[in-house]
Amino acid sequence: MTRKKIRDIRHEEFIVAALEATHKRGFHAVTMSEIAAEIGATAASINYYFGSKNQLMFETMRHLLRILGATHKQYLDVALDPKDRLRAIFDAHFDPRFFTPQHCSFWVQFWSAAPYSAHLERLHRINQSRVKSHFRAELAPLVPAPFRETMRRILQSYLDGVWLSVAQADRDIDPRHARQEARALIELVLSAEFGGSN
Amino acid sequence: MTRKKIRDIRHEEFIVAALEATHKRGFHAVTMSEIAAEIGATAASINYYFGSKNQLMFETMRHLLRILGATHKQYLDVALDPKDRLRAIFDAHFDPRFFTPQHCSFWVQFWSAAPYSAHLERLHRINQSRVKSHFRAELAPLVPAPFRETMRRILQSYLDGVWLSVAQADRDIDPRHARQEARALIELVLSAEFGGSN
DNA sequence: AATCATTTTTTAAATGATTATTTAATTTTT
DNA sequence: AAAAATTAAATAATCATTTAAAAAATGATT
Repeated sequence: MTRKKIRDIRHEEFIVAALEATHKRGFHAVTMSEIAAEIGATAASINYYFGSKNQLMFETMRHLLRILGATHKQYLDVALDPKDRLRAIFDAHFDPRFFTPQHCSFWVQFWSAAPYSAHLERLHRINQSRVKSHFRAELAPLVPAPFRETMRRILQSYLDGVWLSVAQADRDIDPRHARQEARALIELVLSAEFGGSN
Repeated sequence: MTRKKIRDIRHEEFIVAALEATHKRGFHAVTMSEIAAEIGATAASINYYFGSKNQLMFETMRHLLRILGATHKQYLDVALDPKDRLRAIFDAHFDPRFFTPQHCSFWVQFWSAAPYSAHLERLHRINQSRVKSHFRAELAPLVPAPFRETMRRILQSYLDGVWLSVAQADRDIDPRHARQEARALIELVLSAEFGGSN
């Protein structure tokens, strides 16, 4: 039934290996041999399954984007009102799964590499747009139009900035604390001058 | 009098060249020949003046950190009160000189490369600490201790997040607008529940 | 169960391209 | 003439990718 094909198993293994090896050595510095060694394989097999190093990195990034999107959706499904849904965006990004130096540093390296690769840039734009439109949608009933974009940019820049700081931290940071601080910022934004129903 | 030595002239030229070429091709992808070509020189001369590619990149980064620090100091000198000095941090980072895709993208690449180079990491830590301690000092008279670190992290993450977004923007972003939005965030932070003298 | 042909997976080794750095000479400046 | 600056060419190292062969899995036929 759930008998997985070798091909799918290897795909997963190599993606995990790419994440691990990239975290250790850096996006550009990491070699195919290092990635392969992570699971006791050889560089040639990466090409057998992915065609090229670039393709593997691309698939790895796509994998991260997928699970981020799915996690966001999960939190969204149990949110009751716009403010809750706003929190859901942060809760997803600050999920223990993503809120690690390993993932965040991969992300930062993705940000820095994207402008120089058409494929990566496309992925990045898609994700960025997705998050942006969610922010807009959730803010719409909470913040009057003239302030809305400013508030969105504040929240979204903050979101990215926190990941950046996690990438640079040597020790793990408590996701619960990050979520708490995000809620504090949300409260600030919603309790601003223009006043809401809140 | 101000007769500059060739050595100093070349240093400046190559640093500008490194910024430009790196922006075009990326931190790791850029080659010494490309950097040298930027000012009609050859790769060998970079080694003559800097010793190695790494050293050039290091000096380039140090140059950026120096002028950022100096710019911050300028704004600080004309600030009248703590809130003004808080604004000065943002005004410096959002100075037209830094608020360009070219500079911000170099910065993002620096962030992503730092963890893999002891020298770069040291630079990064020094700058990060400098900004952090300024934020703390300016917030001290404005925000009660229990909330202070949360507010500092909000502001500092936002600061980095904005640079990140500039690095990813294809068109130039108006620094004045960014400063305005930063002020809006400062107002939010200072008008929070705990109340200030403001 | 056992055999064997076929396909899939894996690897070692060869290839080819790139690039930082060094060296030795040349040009320019003093 | 001596020193400083610059370059072309040589060097050496690193890797992604290709190729050809080996090993392992598969499955049909006894």
